Amino acid sequence: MILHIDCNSFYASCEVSLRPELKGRPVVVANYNEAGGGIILALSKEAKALGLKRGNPVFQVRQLLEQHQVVVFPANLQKYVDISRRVMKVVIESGLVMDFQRYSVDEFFATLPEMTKADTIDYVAQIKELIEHGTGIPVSCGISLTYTLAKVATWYAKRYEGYHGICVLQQSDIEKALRGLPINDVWGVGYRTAPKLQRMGIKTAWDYAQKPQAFIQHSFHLPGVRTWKELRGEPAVDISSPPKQQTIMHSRTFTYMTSDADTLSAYIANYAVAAARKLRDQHSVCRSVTAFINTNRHREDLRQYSNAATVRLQNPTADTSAIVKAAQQAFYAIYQEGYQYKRAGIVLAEITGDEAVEQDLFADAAAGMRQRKLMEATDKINMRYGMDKVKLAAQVYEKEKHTPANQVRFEPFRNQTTDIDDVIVVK
DNA sequence: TCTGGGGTCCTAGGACCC
DNA sequence: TCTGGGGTCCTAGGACCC
Repeated sequence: MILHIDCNSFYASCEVSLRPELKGRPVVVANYNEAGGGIILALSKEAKALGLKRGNPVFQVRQLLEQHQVVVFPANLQKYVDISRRVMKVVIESGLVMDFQRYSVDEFFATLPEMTKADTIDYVAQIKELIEHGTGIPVSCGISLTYTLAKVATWYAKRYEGYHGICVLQQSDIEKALRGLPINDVWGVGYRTAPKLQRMGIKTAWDYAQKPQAFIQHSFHLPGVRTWKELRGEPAVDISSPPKQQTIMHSRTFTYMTSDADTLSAYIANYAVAAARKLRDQHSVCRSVTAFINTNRHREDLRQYSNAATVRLQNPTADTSAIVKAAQQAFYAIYQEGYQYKRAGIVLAEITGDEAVEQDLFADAAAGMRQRKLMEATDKINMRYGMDKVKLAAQVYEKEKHTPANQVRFEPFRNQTTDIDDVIVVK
Protein backbone atom coordinates (compact mmCIF):
# COMPACT_ATOMS: atom_id res chain seq x y z
CA MET A 1 0.00 0.00 0.00
CA ILE A 2 1.02 3.60 -0.62
CA LEU A 3 1.11 6.01 2.29
CA HIS A 4 0.59 9.72 1.69
CA ILE A 5 1.52 12.16 4.46
CA ASP A 6 0.27 15.71 4.20
CA CYS A 7 1.20 18.38 6.74
CA ASN A 8 -1.86 20.33 7.87
CA SER A 9 -1.78 24.06 7.03
CA PHE A 10 1.95 23.64 6.76
CA TYR A 11 3.32 27.20 6.83
CA ALA A 12 0.91 28.25 9.55
CA SER A 13 1.71 25.10 11.57
CA CYS A 14 5.42 25.85 11.30
CA GLU A 15 4.94 29.30 12.81
CA VAL A 16 2.70 27.97 15.55
CA SER A 17 5.14 25.18 16.39
CA LEU A 18 7.74 27.86 17.13
CA ARG A 19 5.25 30.06 18.99
CA PRO A 20 3.23 27.50 20.95
CA GLU A 21 1.31 30.18 22.82
CA LEU A 22 -0.53 30.85 19.54
CA LYS A 23 -2.10 27.39 19.45
CA GLY A 24 -5.84 27.79 19.04
CA ARG A 25 -5.56 31.35 17.73
CA PRO A 26 -6.27 32.33 14.12
CA VAL A 27 -2.91 32.52 12.32
CA VAL A 28 -2.15 33.25 8.68
CA VAL A 29 1.02 33.36 6.63
CA ALA A 30 1.16 35.87 3.78
CA ASN A 31 3.96 36.81 1.48
CA TYR A 32 5.29 40.04 2.75
CA ASN A 33 5.44 43.15 0.66
CA GLU A 34 6.30 46.68 1.57
CA ALA A 35 2.98 48.10 0.51
CA GLY A 36 1.12 46.14 3.13
CA GLY A 37 0.87 42.57 2.11
CA GLY A 38 0.54 40.25 -0.85
CA ILE A 39 -1.82 37.30 -0.62
CA ILE A 40 -2.60 34.74 2.05
CA LEU A 41 -0.64 31.55 1.51
CA ALA A 42 -1.62 29.44 4.50
CA LEU A 43 -4.13 29.59 7.33
CA SER A 44 -4.68 27.78 10.60
CA LYS A 45 -8.00 26.00 11.20
CA GLU A 46 -9.15 28.92 13.31
CA ALA A 47 -8.37 31.40 10.53
CA LYS A 48 -10.25 29.28 7.99
CA ALA A 49 -13.24 29.29 10.30
CA LEU A 50 -13.38 33.10 10.02
CA GLY A 51 -13.99 32.75 6.30
CA LEU A 52 -10.47 33.69 5.25
CA LYS A 53 -9.19 31.86 2.20
CA ARG A 54 -5.90 30.96 0.64
CA GLY A 55 -5.26 33.49 -2.14
CA ASN A 56 -7.10 36.41 -0.50
CA PRO A 57 -5.18 39.65 -1.06
CA VAL A 58 -4.29 40.89 2.39
CA PHE A 59 -5.58 44.42 1.80
CA GLN A 60 -9.03 43.06 0.96
CA VAL A 61 -9.41 41.21 4.26
CA ARG A 62 -7.68 43.76 6.48
CA GLN A 63 -10.83 44.46 8.50
CA LEU A 64 -11.44 40.82 9.24
CA LEU A 65 -7.80 40.33 10.26
CA GLU A 66 -7.93 43.24 12.67
CA GLN A 67 -11.36 42.51 14.04
CA HIS A 68 -10.41 38.97 15.07
CA GLN A 69 -6.83 39.80 15.99
CA VAL A 70 -5.47 37.34 13.48
CA VAL A 71 -1.71 36.88 13.82
CA VAL A 72 -0.08 37.52 10.43
CA PHE A 73 3.34 36.07 9.67
CA PRO A 74 5.51 36.98 6.71
CA ALA A 75 6.30 33.87 4.66
CA ASN A 76 9.75 32.50 5.46
CA LEU A 77 10.40 29.73 2.97
CA GLN A 78 13.80 28.80 4.28
CA LYS A 79 12.32 28.03 7.65
CA TYR A 80 9.57 25.86 6.16
CA VAL A 81 12.06 23.90 4.08
CA ASP A 82 14.11 23.34 7.18
CA ILE A 83 11.15 22.06 9.20
CA SER A 84 10.12 19.91 6.24
CA ARG A 85 13.53 18.23 6.41
CA ARG A 86 12.98 17.52 10.08
CA VAL A 87 9.67 15.83 9.32
CA MET A 88 11.46 13.68 6.74
CA LYS A 89 14.20 12.84 9.16
CA VAL A 90 11.78 11.66 11.83
CA VAL A 91 9.99 9.35 9.40
CA ILE A 92 13.13 7.92 7.84
CA GLU A 93 14.86 7.31 11.16
CA SER A 94 11.80 5.53 12.51
CA GLY A 95 12.50 2.74 10.00
CA LEU A 96 8.76 2.18 9.67
CA VAL A 97 8.43 2.89 5.95
CA MET A 98 10.06 1.90 2.67
CA ASP A 99 10.79 4.02 -0.41
CA PHE A 100 10.26 7.29 1.36
CA GLN A 101 9.85 10.12 -1.13
CA ARG A 102 9.43 13.81 -0.71
CA TYR A 103 6.82 15.13 -3.13
CA SER A 104 6.72 18.76 -2.06
CA VAL A 105 7.63 20.83 0.93
CA ASP A 106 4.63 19.52 2.86
CA GLU A 107 3.78 16.17 1.27
CA PHE A 108 5.48 12.78 1.34
CA PHE A 109 4.87 9.31 -0.05
CA ALA A 110 6.11 5.96 1.18
CA THR A 111 5.36 2.25 0.85
CA LEU A 112 3.94 0.28 3.78
CA PRO A 113 4.38 -3.39 4.57
CA GLU A 114 1.29 -5.51 3.97
CA MET A 115 -1.16 -5.67 6.90
CA THR A 116 -4.84 -5.78 7.73
CA LYS A 117 -6.75 -2.53 7.69
CA ALA A 118 -6.90 -2.25 11.49
CA ASP A 119 -3.16 -2.92 11.80
CA THR A 120 -2.42 -0.36 9.10
CA ILE A 121 -4.28 2.29 11.06
CA ASP A 122 -2.31 1.47 14.24
CA TYR A 123 0.94 1.41 12.33
CA VAL A 124 0.37 4.77 10.66
CA ALA A 125 -0.83 6.24 13.95
CA GLN A 126 2.65 5.52 15.30
CA ILE A 127 4.28 7.40 12.44
CA LYS A 128 1.86 10.28 12.84
CA GLU A 129 2.57 10.49 16.55
CA LEU A 130 6.34 10.44 15.97
CA ILE A 131 6.08 13.36 13.53
CA GLU A 132 3.78 15.40 15.73
CA HIS A 133 5.82 14.78 18.84
CA GLY A 134 9.16 15.24 17.09
CA THR A 135 8.37 18.41 15.11
CA GLY A 136 5.11 19.87 16.40
CA ILE A 137 3.61 19.66 12.92
CA PRO A 138 0.19 17.96 12.70
CA VAL A 139 -0.25 15.70 9.68
CA SER A 140 -3.00 13.82 7.83
CA CYS A 141 -2.38 10.39 6.35
CA GLY A 142 -4.01 8.55 3.48
CA ILE A 143 -3.32 4.95 2.56
CA SER A 144 -4.40 3.16 -0.61
CA LEU A 145 -3.36 1.24 -3.71
CA THR A 146 -1.92 4.09 -5.79
CA TYR A 147 -0.56 7.60 -5.29
CA THR A 148 -3.75 9.22 -6.52
CA LEU A 149 -5.96 7.00 -4.36
CA ALA A 150 -3.73 7.68 -1.34
CA LYS A 151 -4.35 11.39 -1.93
CA VAL A 152 -8.06 10.67 -2.13
CA ALA A 153 -7.77 8.95 1.25
CA THR A 154 -5.98 11.99 2.69
CA TRP A 155 -8.79 14.19 1.37
CA TYR A 156 -11.20 12.17 3.54
CA ALA A 157 -8.80 12.09 6.50
CA LYS A 158 -8.70 15.89 6.51
CA ARG A 159 -12.38 16.39 5.98
CA TYR A 160 -13.96 14.17 8.59
CA GLU A 161 -12.98 14.29 12.23
CA GLY A 162 -13.99 10.66 12.69
CA TYR A 163 -10.88 9.47 10.88
CA HIS A 164 -8.58 11.14 13.42
CA GLY A 165 -6.29 12.08 10.55
CA ILE A 166 -5.82 8.59 9.11
CA CYS A 167 -7.91 7.09 6.31
CA VAL A 168 -7.31 3.72 4.65
CA LEU A 169 -9.01 2.92 1.33
CA GLN A 170 -9.00 -0.75 0.49
CA GLN A 171 -10.26 -2.14 -2.81
CA SER A 172 -13.72 -2.57 -1.30
CA ASP A 173 -13.86 1.07 -0.07
CA ILE A 174 -12.88 2.68 -3.33
CA GLU A 175 -16.23 2.92 -5.12
CA LYS A 176 -17.89 4.69 -2.23
CA ALA A 177 -14.95 7.04 -1.79
CA LEU A 178 -14.85 8.00 -5.47
CA ARG A 179 -18.60 8.56 -5.62
CA GLY A 180 -18.26 11.12 -2.85
CA LEU A 181 -15.31 12.98 -4.36
CA PRO A 182 -16.01 15.98 -6.63
CA ILE A 183 -14.03 15.70 -9.85
CA ASN A 184 -12.27 19.03 -9.34
CA ASP A 185 -10.72 17.74 -6.10
CA VAL A 186 -8.95 14.92 -7.94
CA TRP A 187 -5.16 15.21 -8.17
CA GLY A 188 -4.34 16.11 -11.76
CA VAL A 189 -7.62 17.85 -12.57
CA GLY A 190 -7.09 21.59 -12.65
CA TYR A 191 -9.22 24.63 -13.13
CA ARG A 192 -9.20 24.30 -16.94
CA THR A 193 -10.26 20.69 -17.15
CA ALA A 194 -12.84 20.69 -14.37
CA PRO A 195 -15.48 22.79 -16.20
CA LYS A 196 -14.99 20.72 -19.33
CA LEU A 197 -15.64 17.56 -17.33
CA GLN A 198 -18.69 19.12 -15.71
CA ARG A 199 -20.15 19.88 -19.13
CA MET A 200 -19.65 16.24 -20.10
CA GLY A 201 -21.66 15.24 -17.04
CA ILE A 202 -18.60 13.93 -15.20
CA LYS A 203 -19.15 15.25 -11.72
CA THR A 204 -17.36 12.82 -9.42
CA ALA A 205 -14.13 10.84 -9.50
CA TRP A 206 -16.28 7.74 -9.93
CA ASP A 207 -17.93 9.11 -13.10
CA TYR A 208 -14.44 9.71 -14.50
CA ALA A 209 -13.14 6.26 -13.63
CA GLN A 210 -16.15 4.63 -15.33
CA LYS A 211 -15.51 6.20 -18.76
CA PRO A 212 -13.85 4.07 -21.44
CA GLN A 213 -10.09 4.51 -21.71
CA ALA A 214 -10.27 5.51 -25.37
CA PHE A 215 -12.57 8.40 -24.51
CA ILE A 216 -10.23 9.65 -21.78
CA GLN A 217 -7.22 9.29 -24.06
CA HIS A 218 -8.94 11.26 -26.80
CA SER A 219 -10.16 14.10 -24.59
CA PHE A 220 -7.48 14.37 -21.93
CA HIS A 221 -4.40 12.74 -23.41
CA LEU A 222 -1.68 11.06 -21.45
CA PRO A 223 -1.98 12.89 -18.13
CA GLY A 224 -5.73 12.18 -18.13
CA VAL A 225 -5.17 8.49 -18.75
CA ARG A 226 -2.68 8.29 -15.92
CA THR A 227 -5.17 9.75 -13.48
CA TRP A 228 -7.85 7.40 -14.84
CA LYS A 229 -5.68 4.34 -14.27
CA GLU A 230 -4.66 5.42 -10.80
CA LEU A 231 -8.27 5.95 -9.76
CA ARG A 232 -8.99 2.39 -10.92
CA GLY A 233 -6.21 1.08 -8.70
CA GLU A 234 -3.57 0.65 -11.38
CA PRO A 235 -0.28 2.47 -10.61
CA ALA A 236 0.60 4.89 -13.40
CA VAL A 237 2.25 7.86 -11.73
CA ASP A 238 5.98 8.06 -11.22
CA ILE A 239 6.99 10.63 -8.66
CA SER A 240 10.63 9.64 -8.35
CA SER A 241 11.96 13.14 -8.75
CA PRO A 242 14.49 14.01 -11.41
CA PRO A 243 17.99 14.20 -9.91
CA LYS A 244 18.45 17.87 -10.54
CA GLN A 245 16.28 20.91 -10.91
CA GLN A 246 15.87 21.78 -14.56
CA THR A 247 15.04 25.44 -14.26
CA ILE A 248 15.58 28.15 -11.70
CA MET A 249 13.21 31.07 -11.64
CA HIS A 250 13.23 34.30 -9.76
CA SER A 251 10.48 36.84 -10.18
CA ARG A 252 8.68 39.54 -8.29
CA THR A 253 5.51 41.55 -8.53
CA PHE A 254 6.38 45.16 -7.71
CA THR A 255 4.55 47.29 -5.24
CA TYR A 256 4.04 50.02 -7.82
CA MET A 257 3.88 50.04 -11.56
CA THR A 258 6.74 51.51 -13.52
CA SER A 259 7.49 52.11 -17.16
CA ASP A 260 11.10 53.12 -16.61
CA ALA A 261 13.61 50.97 -18.47
CA ASP A 262 16.49 51.70 -16.08
CA THR A 263 14.48 50.70 -13.04
CA LEU A 264 13.27 47.52 -14.68
CA SER A 265 16.71 46.63 -15.89
CA ALA A 266 18.08 47.03 -12.35
CA TYR A 267 15.29 44.79 -11.02
CA ILE A 268 16.16 42.20 -13.65
CA ALA A 269 19.81 42.42 -12.62
CA ASN A 270 18.88 41.76 -9.00
CA TYR A 271 16.76 38.75 -9.90
CA ALA A 272 19.59 37.42 -12.04
CA VAL A 273 21.98 37.78 -9.11
CA ALA A 274 19.62 35.86 -6.81
CA ALA A 275 19.10 33.11 -9.39
CA ALA A 276 22.83 32.80 -10.05
CA ARG A 277 23.46 32.47 -6.34
CA LYS A 278 20.93 29.63 -6.16
CA LEU A 279 22.57 28.01 -9.17
CA ARG A 280 25.96 28.03 -7.46
CA ASP A 281 24.45 26.75 -4.22
CA GLN A 282 23.45 23.57 -5.98
CA HIS A 283 26.77 23.33 -7.83
CA SER A 284 25.27 23.80 -11.25
CA VAL A 285 25.76 25.90 -14.33
CA CYS A 286 23.18 27.10 -16.85
CA ARG A 287 23.28 27.77 -20.53
CA SER A 288 20.12 29.74 -21.18
CA VAL A 289 18.80 32.89 -19.55
CA THR A 290 15.23 34.14 -20.07
CA ALA A 291 13.87 37.50 -18.96
CA PHE A 292 10.16 38.31 -18.87
CA ILE A 293 8.05 41.36 -18.07
CA ASN A 294 4.31 41.76 -17.48
CA THR A 295 1.92 44.63 -17.05
CA ASN A 296 -0.74 44.58 -14.33
CA ARG A 297 -3.31 41.97 -15.40
CA HIS A 298 -5.77 43.22 -12.80
CA ARG A 299 -6.00 46.64 -14.43
CA GLU A 300 -8.38 46.22 -17.31
CA ASP A 301 -8.29 49.96 -17.95
CA LEU A 302 -4.62 49.84 -18.96
CA ARG A 303 -3.03 48.44 -22.08
CA GLN A 304 -1.55 45.02 -21.46
CA TYR A 305 1.80 43.67 -22.57
CA SER A 306 3.70 40.54 -21.65
CA ASN A 307 6.74 39.13 -23.31
CA ALA A 308 9.81 37.00 -22.76
CA ALA A 309 13.12 36.56 -24.51
CA THR A 310 15.89 34.01 -24.12
CA VAL A 311 19.61 34.46 -24.54
CA ARG A 312 21.76 31.41 -25.05
CA LEU A 313 25.21 31.65 -23.51
CA GLN A 314 28.39 30.69 -25.28
CA ASN A 315 29.40 28.51 -22.37
CA PRO A 316 27.46 27.05 -19.47
CA THR A 317 28.19 29.23 -16.48
CA ALA A 318 27.22 30.21 -12.96
CA ASP A 319 29.01 33.51 -13.17
CA THR A 320 26.85 36.35 -11.91
CA SER A 321 28.09 39.00 -14.28
CA ALA A 322 27.66 36.79 -17.35
CA ILE A 323 24.13 35.87 -16.28
CA VAL A 324 23.24 39.48 -15.48
CA LYS A 325 24.54 40.62 -18.84
CA ALA A 326 22.50 37.98 -20.67
CA ALA A 327 19.39 38.80 -18.61
CA GLN A 328 19.66 42.49 -19.43
CA GLN A 329 20.24 41.76 -23.10
CA ALA A 330 17.07 39.64 -23.10
CA PHE A 331 15.20 42.38 -21.26
CA TYR A 332 16.09 45.11 -23.77
CA ALA A 333 14.97 42.81 -26.58
CA ILE A 334 11.40 42.81 -25.24
CA TYR A 335 11.08 46.13 -23.42
CA GLN A 336 8.53 48.48 -24.92
CA GLU A 337 8.02 52.05 -23.83
CA GLY A 338 4.65 53.34 -22.73
CA TYR A 339 3.44 50.39 -20.69
CA GLN A 340 3.03 50.26 -16.92
CA TYR A 341 4.94 47.20 -15.79
CA LYS A 342 4.02 45.32 -12.63
CA ARG A 343 6.07 42.18 -12.69
CA ALA A 344 9.38 40.91 -14.01
CA GLY A 345 11.52 37.87 -13.61
CA ILE A 346 14.16 35.62 -15.00
CA VAL A 347 14.46 31.90 -15.68
CA LEU A 348 17.70 29.96 -15.90
CA ALA A 349 17.50 26.78 -17.97
CA GLU A 350 19.64 24.07 -19.56
CA ILE A 351 21.10 23.43 -16.15
CA THR A 352 23.85 20.88 -15.65
CA GLY A 353 26.33 20.02 -12.94
CA ASP A 354 29.41 22.19 -12.74
CA GLU A 355 31.83 19.25 -12.41
CA ALA A 356 32.62 18.87 -16.06
CA VAL A 357 31.81 22.14 -17.74
CA GLU A 358 32.20 21.79 -21.45
CA GLN A 359 34.56 24.53 -22.47
CA ASP A 360 34.42 26.53 -25.62
CA LEU A 361 37.64 25.95 -27.57
CA PHE A 362 38.35 29.64 -27.54
CA ALA A 363 37.35 30.35 -23.98
CA ASP A 364 40.00 31.88 -21.85
CA ALA A 365 40.55 29.30 -19.13
CA ALA A 366 42.52 31.67 -16.93
CA ALA A 367 39.79 34.31 -17.09
CA GLY A 368 37.21 31.65 -16.22
CA MET A 369 39.19 30.67 -13.17
CA ARG A 370 39.51 34.27 -12.02
CA GLN A 371 35.79 34.76 -12.45
CA ARG A 372 35.09 31.66 -10.40
CA LYS A 373 37.31 32.86 -7.60
CA LEU A 374 35.61 36.26 -7.68
CA MET A 375 32.24 34.55 -7.28
CA GLU A 376 33.44 32.45 -4.38
CA ALA A 377 34.79 35.54 -2.68
CA THR A 378 31.66 37.66 -3.14
CA ASP A 379 29.44 34.79 -1.99
CA LYS A 380 31.54 34.49 1.15
CA ILE A 381 31.46 38.20 1.89
CA ASN A 382 27.72 38.39 1.38
CA MET A 383 27.19 35.30 3.50
CA ARG A 384 29.15 36.82 6.33
CA TYR A 385 28.15 40.48 6.21
CA GLY A 386 24.64 40.28 4.79
CA MET A 387 23.02 39.98 1.38
CA ASP A 388 24.27 42.31 -1.32
CA LYS A 389 27.01 44.00 0.67
CA VAL A 390 29.03 43.50 -2.48
CA LYS A 391 27.12 43.95 -5.70
CA LEU A 392 27.25 44.83 -9.34
CA ALA A 393 26.67 48.41 -10.47
CA ALA A 394 23.80 47.11 -12.60
CA GLN A 395 21.88 46.15 -9.47
CA VAL A 396 21.61 49.66 -8.10
CA TYR A 397 18.32 51.53 -8.46
CA GLU A 398 16.59 54.32 -6.63
CA LYS A 399 14.14 53.00 -4.15
CA GLU A 400 10.73 54.55 -4.42
CA LYS A 401 9.72 56.02 -1.15
CA HIS A 402 6.17 55.44 -0.09
CA THR A 403 4.80 54.71 3.31
CA PRO A 404 1.37 53.32 2.76
CA ALA A 405 -1.20 53.92 5.44
CA ASN A 406 -3.41 51.25 6.90
CA GLN A 407 -0.86 48.52 6.68
CA VAL A 408 -1.56 45.16 8.15
CA ARG A 409 0.89 44.52 10.95
CA PHE A 410 3.09 41.54 10.26
CA GLU A 411 4.97 39.62 12.91
CA PRO A 412 8.72 40.27 12.66
CA PHE A 413 10.87 37.88 10.62
CA ARG A 414 12.39 35.28 12.89
CA ASN A 415 14.63 32.46 11.76
CA GLN A 416 14.35 30.18 14.74
CA THR A 417 15.79 27.21 12.89
CA THR A 418 18.78 28.84 11.22
CA ASP A 419 19.81 32.00 13.05
CA ILE A 420 21.51 31.68 16.42
CA ASP A 421 20.03 35.00 17.60
CA ASP A 422 16.51 33.69 16.99
CA VAL A 423 16.89 30.24 18.46
CA ILE A 424 14.36 29.56 21.18
CA VAL A 425 15.80 29.34 24.69
CA VAL A 426 14.31 26.70 26.96
CA LYS A 427 14.43 27.60 30.61
C1' DT B 1 -2.52 52.42 -3.13
C1' DC B 2 -2.93 47.22 -2.64
C1' DT B 3 -3.84 40.99 -6.30
C1' DG B 4 2.63 35.36 -5.20
C1' DG B 5 6.50 32.64 -6.49
C1' DG B 6 8.13 28.91 -7.53
C1' DG B 7 8.26 24.30 -10.30
C1' DT B 8 7.19 19.91 -13.92
C1' DC B 9 5.41 17.54 -17.94
C1' DC B 10 3.13 17.15 -22.42
C1' DT B 11 1.79 18.37 -27.15
C1' DA B 12 1.60 20.59 -31.50
C1' DG B 13 3.90 22.46 -34.95
C1' DG B 14 7.93 24.31 -37.29
C1' DA B 15 12.61 23.56 -38.96
C1' DC B 16 15.50 20.54 -40.70
C1' DC B 17 17.38 16.04 -42.58
C1' DC B 18 17.62 12.36 -46.31
C1' DT C 1 -7.60 16.41 -59.99
C1' DC C 2 -2.99 14.96 -58.55
C1' DT C 3 2.54 18.48 -55.63
C1' DG C 4 6.56 12.34 -51.18
C1' DG C 5 7.30 10.20 -47.09
C1' DG C 6 9.66 9.23 -43.33
C1' DG C 7 12.29 10.73 -39.63
C1' DT C 8 14.46 13.91 -35.49
C1' DC C 9 14.98 17.89 -32.71
C1' DC C 10 13.56 22.12 -30.70
C1' DT C 11 10.44 25.55 -28.82
C1' DA C 12 6.32 27.85 -27.28
C1' DG C 13 2.50 27.45 -24.88
C1' DG C 14 -0.80 25.10 -22.11
C1' DA C 15 -1.96 22.37 -18.23
C1' DC C 16 -0.93 20.83 -13.90
C1' DC C 17 1.22 20.96 -8.92
C1' DC C 18 2.20 23.25 -4.11
